[in-house]
Amino acid sequence: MKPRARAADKRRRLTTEAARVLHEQGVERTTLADIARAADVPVGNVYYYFKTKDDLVLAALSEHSAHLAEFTGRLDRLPDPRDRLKALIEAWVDQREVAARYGCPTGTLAVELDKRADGTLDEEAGTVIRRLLEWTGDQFRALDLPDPDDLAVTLISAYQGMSLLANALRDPDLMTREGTRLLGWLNSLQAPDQTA
Amino acid sequence: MKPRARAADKRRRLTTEAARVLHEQGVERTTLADIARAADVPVGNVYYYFKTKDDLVLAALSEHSAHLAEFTGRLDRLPDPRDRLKALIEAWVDQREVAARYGCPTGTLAVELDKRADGTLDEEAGTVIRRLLEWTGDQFRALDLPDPDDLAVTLISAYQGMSLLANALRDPDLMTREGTRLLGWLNSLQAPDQTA
DNA sequence: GTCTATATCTCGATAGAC
DNA sequence: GTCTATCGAGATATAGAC
Repeated sequence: MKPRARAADKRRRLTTEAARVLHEQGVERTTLADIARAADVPVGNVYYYFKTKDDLVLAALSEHSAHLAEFTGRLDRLPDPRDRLKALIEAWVDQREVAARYGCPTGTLAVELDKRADGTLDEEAGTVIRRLLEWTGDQFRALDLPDPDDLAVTLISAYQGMSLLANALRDPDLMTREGTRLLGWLNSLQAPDQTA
Repeated sequence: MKPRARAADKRRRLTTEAARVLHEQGVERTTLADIARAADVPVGNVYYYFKTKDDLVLAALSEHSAHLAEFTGRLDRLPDPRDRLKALIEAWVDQREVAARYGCPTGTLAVELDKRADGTLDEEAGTVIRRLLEWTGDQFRALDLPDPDDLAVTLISAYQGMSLLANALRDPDLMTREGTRLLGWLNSLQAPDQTA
């Protein structure tokens, strides 16, 4: 095993575990030791790969961002934009157990980072959410629906809200019920008549 | 000025400031010194009034709970349940600047407390949200609408979601747009025909 | 009852051996 | 490149003077 490969491997493990542990415990309650232990890397050695703790948070955010890009990329292969949005909602419901325990990874991260007085990182979580909003808006636009960006806000807002409530009430079934409602709402949306 | 009065006064000031500062900075980033400074009480003296930091968090939650009770109590004086819900939504929109900067006080607190591995306090924030859900469900019930509790979840979920997005994107106007949509949604809800 | 001084602990970060 | 030992900052909490 070449050193280069091992180094890259440790960096990857640290990034993956950082994303998971930071989601579960929150940024402020998570110590570098927690992440190091999860990634099976000695504590002091973390600083060889990441200069500061914030660098690890940033890496975790990139991980979420990459995951989102990969997922929407797969959805883009579906021909009908409405089916893409349906698949998105179904994916949310599938993740209901995790959401009920720890909330939406990006949403809870954004809440925490937005509390910071210094401007560090508080834009970053917003960027990931913005990207999801843009993709969603594109789908509504492709469906020729009016105010596609507002519809995107409504849909993503509903997702963040139901994740937060499911989390606060520890009730995964809430995600199922709201998911069903969202699918019905999505089906009810009609493009305006163009035959005038 | 009697000592008793002064003591009660300091306790009150500590509670009020704790609610404000914890909302703005988050639980984990807020130190006892922060709260003590805001309440104009010496740091070490805080422990005369609150045994632990968690006790202060609990006091802040009670403050939010009392505020909610006071507010819904005032809304209850409106004769029409639909008007009560409209007033609730309008109050959310009025608070858009605070929400865009710091999020919903109870919602962000719940997110943070739910990350705790130990069971301390993570139920408490959920209780306040549950109380709001129950009140909202009662209004939909009074309107003879089907599945009133699901409608309550949808409405409060929308509020939590739009607060989170407004916060993450630092966009208070998002609250205005979503508020308008929610008012339209509320108006569109019809009780089923009972004349059969 | 009120406040100061400080004990104690934990964490992020660094220095330097290997 | 890897890891151990440790420093120093800053936090909660307490002991005890007034």
